[in-house]
Amino acid sequence: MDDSGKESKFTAVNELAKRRGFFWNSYEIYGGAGGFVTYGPLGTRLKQNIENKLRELFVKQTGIFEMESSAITPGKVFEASGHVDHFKEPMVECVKCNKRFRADHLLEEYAKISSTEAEKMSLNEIHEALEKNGVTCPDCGGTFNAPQQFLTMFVTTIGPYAGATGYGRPEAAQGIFVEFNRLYAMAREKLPFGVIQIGHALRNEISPRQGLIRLREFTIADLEFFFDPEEPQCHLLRQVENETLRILLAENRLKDSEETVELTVKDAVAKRIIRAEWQAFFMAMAKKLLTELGVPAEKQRFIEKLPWEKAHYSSQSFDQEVYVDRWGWVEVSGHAYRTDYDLTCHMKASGADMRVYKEYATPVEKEQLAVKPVMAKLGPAFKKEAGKVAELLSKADPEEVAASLKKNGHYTVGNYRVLPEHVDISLQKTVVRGSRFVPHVVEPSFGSDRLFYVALEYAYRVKDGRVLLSFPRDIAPVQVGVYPLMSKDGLADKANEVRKLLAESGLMVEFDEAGSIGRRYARADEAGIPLGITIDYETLSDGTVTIRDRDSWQQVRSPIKDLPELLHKYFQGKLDFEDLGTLLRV
RNA sequence: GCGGUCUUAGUCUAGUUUGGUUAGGACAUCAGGUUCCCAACCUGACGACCCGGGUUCAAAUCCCGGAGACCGCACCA
Repeated sequence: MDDSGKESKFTAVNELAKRRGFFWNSYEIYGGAGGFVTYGPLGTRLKQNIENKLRELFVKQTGIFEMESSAITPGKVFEASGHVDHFKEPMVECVKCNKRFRADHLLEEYAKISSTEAEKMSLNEIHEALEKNGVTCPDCGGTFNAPQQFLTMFVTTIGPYAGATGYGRPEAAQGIFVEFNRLYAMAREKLPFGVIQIGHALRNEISPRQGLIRLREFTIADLEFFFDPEEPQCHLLRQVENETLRILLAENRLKDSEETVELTVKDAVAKRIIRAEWQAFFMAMAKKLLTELGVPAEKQRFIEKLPWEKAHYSSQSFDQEVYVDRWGWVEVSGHAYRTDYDLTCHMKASGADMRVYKEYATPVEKEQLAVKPVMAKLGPAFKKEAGKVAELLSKADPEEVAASLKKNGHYTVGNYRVLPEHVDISLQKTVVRGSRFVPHVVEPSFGSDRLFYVALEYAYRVKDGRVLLSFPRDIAPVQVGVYPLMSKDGLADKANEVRKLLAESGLMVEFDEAGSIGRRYARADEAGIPLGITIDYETLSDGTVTIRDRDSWQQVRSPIKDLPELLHKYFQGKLDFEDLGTLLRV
C-alpha cells in the first residue's frame, strides 16, 4: 500500500548494496537475524577506507593514540560506569490495548514524581506509585501490568561456571577509561592527550529496523580526549577556527523551532555556545570528515541535546546529524563533554588512583603545625600500646591536638590520655610542588556503519538512467578498472600487463573483459570505481591507453609508463582528472 | 514488544482472491558468437515459492506456529 518505500533512495541504495555485495542482512540462510549485517567484498573495503579516513584526520593529524580492547567486559566495569543502571528502563504495558510506556515517564507526567526520584525506585515501588496515583493508560484508560526492566546490554557469563556476569560493551569508551593509568604513562604523563578505539559494540535494541542506521552489533569509534579543566585551551583550535558550524541550539529546540545558527568555531567558543574548546575542535573535525565522505555542508548540522536527552555522564552534548533521504536528520556522531565522570566512577569502584599530578609553576610554601610523638616518653607511659597511640596521633588533626593540650592540659585519643610531654608540637614548613586532579574528557563518538551508509547514499547518483556511486576518490573500494576493448587480437594480454603494473604499484585494480565495453563501464560505475583504463588497438602501436572518468565519462589518453605516477598523484588529490592526459572527444 | 501489510532465482517482480500440467517475465551472471569506447544484438546455460507443522487425492496459494522485512505505536541510555 505504502509505496513511498519503493521509491526512496534508501531502498534503492539497500538493493544496490545487496546486489553488488556492499552489505546485507546476516544469517539469511536461517531466516536472518535483525540488527546484524554482513559487509561483502566492496563494502568491507569501503568501510576500511572510511575508518582509515577517520584515522587520517584524528589519529595522524592530531597525534591521538589508537588502542583496541575486548568487547566482553566484566560486570563491575559497567556497574561502576553507571551503564547497568542507566541502560535499564522500567516499562509497563496496558492490559487493555497492549501499548507500552516508560513507567518513569508516566510517573513524571501524571504523578509529578521527578525522573531522578523515579530512578531510585524499585519495580515494586514504581508499581505502587502508579496505583496510588491512579495512573492509567493515556490512550485508552486501561490499567497496567507489573512494570518490568528492559536491559539493552547483552548479558553473558564469563568462564564455564556461572557466577561472573559479563556484558557486551555498548560503547568502546569504557575500554579506554579503565586503561587510563597505562595510557597516561604512554603519553609520558602529559595532558592533554587523546585515545581512540574503533571496534564492535553491542546494544540489544528492542526493534532495530533501519538497516545500517540501527544495529545490534555495530562498529563504534570512540575518542576520549583528556585535558586539565584548569587549562582547557585547545592549541589546535586555530587550525579550524574559521570553519563554520550549523547548530540547532537547545533554546530553539525548546521553542519547537528547527532554526539553526551558523557560526564559526571561533564565535561558538567565544560566545560559550560550545563550552569546551576541545569539543569545538572535534566538532569541526567531524564536519570535515563528513564533508570528505561526500556529504555537503548544508546536509549536516549539530543539534544540542536537551537536559533530559543527555546521557547520564554528559555535561554538554551535541549530536552531529546528516540528512538522509528516508528518515530526515540522522545522528552520525555524538559529542559529549563527559567531565571527570567516568574516571571518578572507576576510581571509586576500583580503588585505583586515576588522578594525575600537576606541578605548580611556583611551589607553594606552607607552614603548618605538626604533631610528632616523643617515643622516649610514650614508651614508658603506654608500654605495649605506645605504637598504637603514636599512630592515632599522627592521624589526628594537629590544630585540635594543640588546642586541647593548651586548654585542658591533655588530649584524648581513643582511650588514651596524651599529655603535653608526650608530643612535640612545632610549626613545620612544607613545600607543595603540585596537586592531583582527575582529568576532564570530551568525547567524539562516531557510528562507523552510519558513516558508511551516508557515504553510500550521498555517492548514489542516476545519470542517463544508469546508477553510479560517485565516491570521493580516496574512499572508493576499487580504484582502477582495466579493460581490453576487445577480448581478442592480444588486447586482453596487453591489458593484463597493465593490470599487473598498476597492482604492483599498490593500486586496487580490477580487470574485466566480459561483455561490451559499455556494459563494463556501467558495471564499474555502479561499483564506484573512479577510473577506467581501456586498452585499444592504438595501445598496441604506441603504448598509450585511455583513462575514463566515472563521473563525467570523459576520457584522456596517456602512455602506460606514466600511469603509476599519474594515478597515485590523482588518488592523493594532487592531480585532477584533466591533468591525467590529453582530452579525447568532448 | 503490540497492531497492520508483506516474504517467489543474484536483483526486481507475475501468479495467491477461486488449491490442480513443467511456477512466467525482466535485468544481472556464465559459455559461445558478434562488436574499434558507454547496460546493443544472436544462441545456449545456471537459478526461486522464508522455515516448521496442519488440512487435502493435491498447497507458492487455505489454517496454525516461528523467523525476517516494511509501516504506525513504543524504545534508541
